Amino acid sequence: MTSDCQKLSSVLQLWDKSLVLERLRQMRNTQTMAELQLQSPGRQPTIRDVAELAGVATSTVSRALSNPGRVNRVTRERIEEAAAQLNYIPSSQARGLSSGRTQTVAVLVPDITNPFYFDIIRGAQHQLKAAGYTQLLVDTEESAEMEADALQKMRRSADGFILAASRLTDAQLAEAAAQQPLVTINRAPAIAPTVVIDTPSAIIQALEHLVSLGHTRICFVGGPATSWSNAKRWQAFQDETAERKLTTFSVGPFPPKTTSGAAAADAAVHTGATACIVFNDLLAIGMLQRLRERGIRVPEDMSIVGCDDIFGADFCNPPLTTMASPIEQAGRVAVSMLLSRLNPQYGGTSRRLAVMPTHLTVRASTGAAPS
Amino acid sequence: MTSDCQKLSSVLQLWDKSLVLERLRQMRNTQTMAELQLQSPGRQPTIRDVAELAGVATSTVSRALSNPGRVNRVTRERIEEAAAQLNYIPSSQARGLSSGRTQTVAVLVPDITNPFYFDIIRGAQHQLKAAGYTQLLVDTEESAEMEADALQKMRRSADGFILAASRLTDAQLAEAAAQQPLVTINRAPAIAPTVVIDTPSAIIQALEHLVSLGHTRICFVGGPATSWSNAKRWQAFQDETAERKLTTFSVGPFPPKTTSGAAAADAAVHTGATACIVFNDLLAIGMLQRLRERGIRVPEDMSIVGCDDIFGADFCNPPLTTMASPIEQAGRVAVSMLLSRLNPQYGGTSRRLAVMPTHLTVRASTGAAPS
DNA sequence: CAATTTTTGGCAATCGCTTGTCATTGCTGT
DNA sequence: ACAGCAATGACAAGCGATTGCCAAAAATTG
Repeated sequence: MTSDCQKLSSVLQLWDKSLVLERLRQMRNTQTMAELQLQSPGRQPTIRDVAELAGVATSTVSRALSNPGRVNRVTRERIEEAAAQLNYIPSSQARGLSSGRTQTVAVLVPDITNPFYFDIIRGAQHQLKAAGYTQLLVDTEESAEMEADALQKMRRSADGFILAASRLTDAQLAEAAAQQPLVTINRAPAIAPTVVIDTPSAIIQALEHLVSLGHTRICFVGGPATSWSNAKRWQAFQDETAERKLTTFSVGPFPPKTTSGAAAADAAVHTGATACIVFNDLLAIGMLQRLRERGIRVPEDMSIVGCDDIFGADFCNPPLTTMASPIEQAGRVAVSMLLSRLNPQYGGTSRRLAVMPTHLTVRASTGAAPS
Repeated sequence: MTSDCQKLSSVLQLWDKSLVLERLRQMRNTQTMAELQLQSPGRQPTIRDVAELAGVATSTVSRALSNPGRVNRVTRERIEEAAAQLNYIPSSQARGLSSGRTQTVAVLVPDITNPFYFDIIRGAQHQLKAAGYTQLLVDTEESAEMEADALQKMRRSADGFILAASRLTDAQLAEAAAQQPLVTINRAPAIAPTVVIDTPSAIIQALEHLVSLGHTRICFVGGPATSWSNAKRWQAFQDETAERKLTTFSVGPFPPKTTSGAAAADAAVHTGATACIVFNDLLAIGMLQRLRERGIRVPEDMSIVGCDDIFGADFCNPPLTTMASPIEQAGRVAVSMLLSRLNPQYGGTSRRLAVMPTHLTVRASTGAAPS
């Protein structure tokens, strides 16, 4: 290593100078690097260690690592080698402090244990990782307050936000959107850039499917009142059923969990409907369980259509007819939209709206209407 | 607001001073705060803005907010009010830079879409949040390499790590544990502090259950070869079946996904066993689907016992007999163990090992052995 | 009321990195 | 061989907090 350095120094004629500097540093600290490392083995190498080892200034190291084009290839390679040798990782804190960016995006979901969000999380994670960002996952527990709180508290620690199925009011959302870059998933596009999963059009497919099976009395089982998707689905349901002159009912709102399925099932049965379109699969699966308990056969006595095609929809009993959508892709697209806003220089079409297609996946929970 | 300030100033007689300071600042910047905010609306208030508004030094603000005991109550309240008024949130970056801690813990899981980890993630999230920490979620995609990589890359950005079902070798793990504080879940306790879910004892319960139903030919369906839990379960299975003089088989390893269930089911059927103990529920549910396709009835022709009692185990068809454990609690305990290491001053028993109890939950996938 | 102890709060250095400014180097063309 | 230019790298000033040290103020005591 010494011979390497000397070789370098003869080329660069900086050896004396850096020797002197090093000497000074040592005197200031009254301890050598080795001693330092010895006394605190956990000490992380800094950009200065790299600069010293490579025989250049710290600014050169910085530029070599974060703006490779601006530095001589040979020098850059030398620096990279030094960095590798020291196992150097830049401190994201320090980097963020001076650059003003954290290279971090917060993803807020209402319920981390709801399988619907897994794929969003995973999709977002993939895309973020590819862009060198870190994902901060926050479970807002279906609470608008926690969501607003997280948005405030993390203002400084995230460059942007992905709000999946936000529970905020339009006003709150608009305020948040004004303060920091954010992209919503399944939320009115007017307020902020958004990725919408086109379940309304799937509702139409579902109704067509049910009608073709002879159903005329159909019940909408509603999800959370603060959910924009729920409102949209309900709207589509109303519009479409009115056009077809069907007899409709609605029950709810219910929390989107399997445990709410029992109440939802009982309420739906009580309406006298022969088919249900359910806010989401979680609720639908819960209903399936309750109906089975009560001896109501699915689909012979009652048809059920869920929404989202989550993990479990294919192996529940009976397997659930549901409206499937490319959820992971929605997560990816949301991140792309956010990143193109965060780094406009990389261009990318800054769309304000992306619509994900959906389709009906027919399984065994729907059948001919009871005669 | 002006009147508020004047009231304060008359009490504290600092008004003139802060006026002067403010004036100086303005001259330096040749722009007022208002102008500044106008030209960059996203600008975040800093500790200096708070100090100025409260008429104290930045160090006082810092102490007032992070070490309330060391500052006069009146002053502190004034500072707090100023902070609230400006909607001030300290920059975690800057804070981290000087304090050397990020108040962040990274949680590494092999597969974010595996429901087993949901509860771990949620448990960890809860506990971390309560302690004022932020969770960084990383999906290592069942890859030891990605895991090691994340461990390296995030060395600087996380104060500690939770490794759920680590795929690292013992040597890699030991090296990582030497470099940074970490707690493992379901991993040999010798290397690092760990939370173990006591599935081996559940295996015994499961075998008892199967034997009492008349099964004598039992197959172990194995999970990933690099999984420590798989090894432990296999070990327990061998020990216990040897003692009971049962005829045993084993198939695998299989990736722990429902999609591997088909291969696993076929292999298990081929052995001629009448009951299977399966590495985890994901695999077991996949097997259930395949057996149904092949017309092999569960439990009449073949009994299946899963492991973990994940989301879905209760509503698959037939509902799965499985070994249940308090997974969310495991996540919480892991975080507690990590935090007590990170902040020894708050004491807390620094255990190196926590064992989570498990029990067999009997559902419809097990029944009497075919005669 | 003076002397002493205890609080309280200001100054300035520091954390590790980025980035604007400017001097130096090496290369081109003539 | 030299002026002119581009490319490169050194220097130093921040970024926004924390914290040790010390002075000033307040509270306590004799």
